[in-house]
Amino acid sequence: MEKILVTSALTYANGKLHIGHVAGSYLNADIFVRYQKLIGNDVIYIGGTDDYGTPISLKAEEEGVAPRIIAERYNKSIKKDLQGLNIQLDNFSGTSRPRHIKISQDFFTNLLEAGYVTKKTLKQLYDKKYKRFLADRYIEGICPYCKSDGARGDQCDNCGKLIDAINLIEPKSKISGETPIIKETTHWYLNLPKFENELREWLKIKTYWKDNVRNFIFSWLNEGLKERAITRDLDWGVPIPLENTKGKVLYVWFDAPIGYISSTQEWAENKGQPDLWKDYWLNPNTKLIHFLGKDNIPFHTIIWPSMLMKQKYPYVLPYDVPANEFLNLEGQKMSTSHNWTVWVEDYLKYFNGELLRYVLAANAPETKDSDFCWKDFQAKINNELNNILGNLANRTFIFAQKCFNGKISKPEVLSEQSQQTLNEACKIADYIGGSYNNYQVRKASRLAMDIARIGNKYFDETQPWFEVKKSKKIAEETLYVCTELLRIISIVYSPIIPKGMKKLRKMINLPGKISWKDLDKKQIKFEISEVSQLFKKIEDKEIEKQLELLKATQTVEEKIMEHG
RNA sequence: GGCGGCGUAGCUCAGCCGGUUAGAGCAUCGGAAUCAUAAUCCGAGUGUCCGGGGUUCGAGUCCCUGCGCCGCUACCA
Repeated sequence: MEKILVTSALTYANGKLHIGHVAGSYLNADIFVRYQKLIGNDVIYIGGTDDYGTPISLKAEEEGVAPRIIAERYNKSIKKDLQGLNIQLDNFSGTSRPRHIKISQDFFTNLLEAGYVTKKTLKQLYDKKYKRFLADRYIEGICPYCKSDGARGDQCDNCGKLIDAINLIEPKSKISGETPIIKETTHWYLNLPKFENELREWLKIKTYWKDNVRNFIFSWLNEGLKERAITRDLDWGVPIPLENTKGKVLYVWFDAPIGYISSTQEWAENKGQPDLWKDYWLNPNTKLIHFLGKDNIPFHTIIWPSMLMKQKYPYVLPYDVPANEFLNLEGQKMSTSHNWTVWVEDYLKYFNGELLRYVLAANAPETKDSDFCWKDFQAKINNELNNILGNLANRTFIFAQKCFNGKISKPEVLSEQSQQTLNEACKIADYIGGSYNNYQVRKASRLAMDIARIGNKYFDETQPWFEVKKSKKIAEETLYVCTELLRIISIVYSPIIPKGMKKLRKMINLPGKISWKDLDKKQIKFEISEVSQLFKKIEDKEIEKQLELLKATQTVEEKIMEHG
């Protein structure tokens, strides 16, 4: 039995959960975890929200509330939306909880004492009205190179050149609209260059990592690692544990991954075994697997391992970082600021969470960006879940009830065709297991649907509706094989659509608790209980409605932009 | 600017280390069947594999180049 610790990237607590988060790091993790549980591994699934940082603090100011209120609000909202999608984390914490502060400070102290943190003084732009230093994204001005207006503090959109915010002509704070002043400040830097050799050595054996992840890492390494600031001037964050450093907090990317540990500690405490977290984090045999979107790759493959290496506790380092690419929406890049996304909360008002799980699994951005379209959503639900899988169950069970009172037994001898059909399904089931293990959710989903396709083909070819008039036995054999296929499907599809498969198993009177090993245990007798539709079709109207809603929110947004 | 990625049927995508007539699903067309959620099954077709050049007996696959899109570029989180 393997010990596996799975995490999903902490979600930033300044907004609700949207389908990009789900496709990027939650659904794939949940499916992986469910599979690992099926094959009997000891796996826990940890996550939470990233509660600190400027955007949350600004939002709090806007609303006139404490930043903690904002963070807690979205922590709750995200947790609820995840539940709505049946994404089952063992613990969902937040980085503003007390436990997290202590351990983050320890991380800082240990790195400092080990000589991997340096202190530097630098000049930054400062907004006097809002009394805060400005990150590059909050500064606008005239580009010093092409003189065009509207250049950001980090880059000019017009000429594409990188800019040092201090060189902007006529800089303006995006928060207050006023001209910022240049002010000196002190920050602590993580000395990444010092980790280079150790990192290279460690990464050498990670040949099994996904290509997109490896490419990213080596582009950083080959460019040469640079020191990176790990503190900021802000009230809302983990205070740094040094004398006379009021107003200095850890920069969010530094303390965010530590949230995986503090969340695990919270989980252990809630279980009444406060030291249980050590069984995972301090165990060299634990497979630590971080699921995340590609934007998070450098943090988890370069910075986070570096941080872990120099702690007093012998933390386990990431075993794998299966990063996903991005999900686009209707052919366009998703954008929360332009409201071009689908919020899970809104989705759940109209549709079942299972359906989204299915579609996002079948079209996950595993190796490159993929696209979510509502029409495709409808097509996948109707054609695949309903017509192929749902109808196979329906036609088999209804037939069984009409002609056999719902009771189906395995014939003493199976025809060659029946045997081949079952063998093929078992072979596919093996491939599916391998696919889940390699984070290939799209492939797993396609293969599982293939079993249903095989079932329909077999049903047609053996013509039980015709045979039943001559020999009930021959018809029964078909129903037996199809039910057995559905039993297999109910196992192999359960990581992706757990509720639907539970419903399917209930119709066949199979136990709700399943194990991957059940695949080999051929069922001799089936008793079909009450038959109902597995899934419901989606009408054109429902999709049109979603497209209208999408357009409407965007129009509102554009109007706001037009009116400044 | 630098680094990296992508561009394959109407649509969404698969094509591992280069190897016979380039694939799947959906959509389209024709047929079969009628147990079933008008659900299924069989058959058919379609592609200058972004353009151009090169390596090779042989390239969607490797190399160079052009075009287009995208990401990263370390103070977005």
